[in-house]
Amino acid sequence: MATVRDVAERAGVSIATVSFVLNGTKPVTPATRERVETAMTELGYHRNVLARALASRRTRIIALVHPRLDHRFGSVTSEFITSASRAARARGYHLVLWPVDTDGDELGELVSQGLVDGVVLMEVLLDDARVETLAGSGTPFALIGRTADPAGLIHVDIDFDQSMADALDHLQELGHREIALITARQPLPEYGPKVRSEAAYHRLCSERGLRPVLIDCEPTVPAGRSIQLPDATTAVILMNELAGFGLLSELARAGVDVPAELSILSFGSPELAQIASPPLTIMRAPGATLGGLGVDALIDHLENPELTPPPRLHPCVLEPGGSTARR
Amino acid sequence: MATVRDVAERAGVSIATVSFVLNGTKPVTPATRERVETAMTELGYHRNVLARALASRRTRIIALVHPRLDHRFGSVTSEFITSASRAARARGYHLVLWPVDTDGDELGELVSQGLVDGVVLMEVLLDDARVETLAGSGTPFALIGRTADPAGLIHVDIDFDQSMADALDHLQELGHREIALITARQPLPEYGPKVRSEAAYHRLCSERGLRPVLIDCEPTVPAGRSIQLPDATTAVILMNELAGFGLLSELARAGVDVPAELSILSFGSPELAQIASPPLTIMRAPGATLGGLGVDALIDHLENPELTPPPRLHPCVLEPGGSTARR
DNA sequence: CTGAAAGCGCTAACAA
DNA sequence: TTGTTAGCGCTTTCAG
Repeated sequence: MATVRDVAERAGVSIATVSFVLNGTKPVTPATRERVETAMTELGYHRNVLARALASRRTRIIALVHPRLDHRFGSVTSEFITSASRAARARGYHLVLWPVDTDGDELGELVSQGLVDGVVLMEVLLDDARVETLAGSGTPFALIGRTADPAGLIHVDIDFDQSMADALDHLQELGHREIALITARQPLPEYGPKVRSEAAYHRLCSERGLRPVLIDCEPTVPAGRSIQLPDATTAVILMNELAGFGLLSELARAGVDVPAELSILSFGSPELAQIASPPLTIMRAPGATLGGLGVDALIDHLENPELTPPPRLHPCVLEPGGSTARR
Repeated sequence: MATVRDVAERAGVSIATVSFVLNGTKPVTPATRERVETAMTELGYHRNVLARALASRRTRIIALVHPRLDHRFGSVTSEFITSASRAARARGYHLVLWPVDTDGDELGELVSQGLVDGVVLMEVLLDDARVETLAGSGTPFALIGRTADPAGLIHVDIDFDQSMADALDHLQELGHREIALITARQPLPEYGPKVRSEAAYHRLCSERGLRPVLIDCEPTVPAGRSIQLPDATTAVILMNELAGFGLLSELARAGVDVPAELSILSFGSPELAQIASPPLTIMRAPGATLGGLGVDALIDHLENPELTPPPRLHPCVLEPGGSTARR
């Protein structure tokens, strides 16, 4: 492996000059720049990121922190991860994956190793020990999701208010007035998406004079089995992607026609929605967008600490399928 | 941040001694070890992994390389990633995610940066430019999957021969003799799992005196729509998880009872299998196992270069559901 | 505009 | 058993 020293020697300059052309840190004569650059290509030089990190005190590595217990990711989480790693690379950063316990201790250990310039935290809880740890550590961080009071924290999240409003709009435009919300029971009570969605639903129902009907179902499939809808209900909003299948087959068994007799609007991903029959109309989570935005927000802050990027909330977007219809 | 120097000073020893207790490199008197350790805890010392990496010429970081175009992972890929990152952490390594083009150039660039000690390559093709690049770079690497001729390469993969044999065993024990194989058409012709599964199917059929019926379907859903099975067929083995749903609903529409009239054995994941109705009997890919094994094999080699871990092939395991039945 | 030199924090000979 | 010392490869003052 060629080093700056080799390059400097071959180009007949000092190693400082090599560094200057490498980083554009100081002005360099076109002529010498030229010499240095040809020397670099001739030697197949690549700068050692480790040495650079140690000397510059910036590693250009960021960590993507996710709960250690996730034995597998949902589709939205997958989108986060891939889009985050692409975004990081696009800006010249590396992304390490840190599966950590939610208590924050392990995260504290990792952060203190000095490997990363910043952290992107996934699956943020309303009250999250990891956020405390990070705030205390001085390591810059961004949240995907948000705590109960995220003021002052760099974060990106789904806009649940807007998403729920859009969902209701869609169903109301189709003539529905009796719209139930079905959510998955959560292992963690502090799960933001559920709390925020339900709050939005209640608020919007009261604003719009709708009767709120809220149903909790098991997060595991097959759901639907035990879901009891009021007779008046003509449409449901489903916050549990997998439950849609259980619901559909139960309805089929009961002879209820979807969407003629009941409309289903599911928050979820196209992959799953398309294999349902009828294919589900969904509110699609902007997973890929958020992953990239989270990384970008963090890097913006790292490279320009005085400015804290504003929170960015993105709504889910409606992707029409065959499970909603005019009443 | 406290450094070795601070610790050494506080403990009244040299920095070398601190390094020795840190790494267990040399014997140290219990007494001095004690002093050093208390000094470390008192100062809240954590060794800087960057400096350590630069000095020891081992970064203890490995890269998990996946195709850049994957806009999202399948469930098996998710399992790879989480299990790989857990396995890496368990052995004191960090895992970086590298989404790269399949031509190998980008991978070559990254490897030459000196960030990682080794690479775990996912989604390996039968003829894979990235493998060439890695082999040429001198960076140790492990494959999850394998090339056409993986001899001499560290790799772990699904045992397709065994899996297919087990699948046929299951169906034959249920009395089936006319068993079709449905695979997804692949964008890449060099897709190992498909090639190997089909080869195993053909070989086993001829060994067992079964009539091979091979059907290609669209990888996207809803499949099933255009699948034409011979009348004699009483069971199908499905290599395309998503197609199961299309197939099921088409069969339902056609009035074919599953499993009474047709058994379906699908290679796939429990999540999806359980939301089908009837819940699918599956051959479950050992994704989590393979991710961990791949990382372990690589690290074994890194820490003990003379021994090259033997290839490890794991079969998919049968998870009975309700889609297969006695003929 | 370019060079000399001092580190970044740690490891690992080599001495003692 | 412990200490001294020379780097790992790069960035970054400070002079010139």
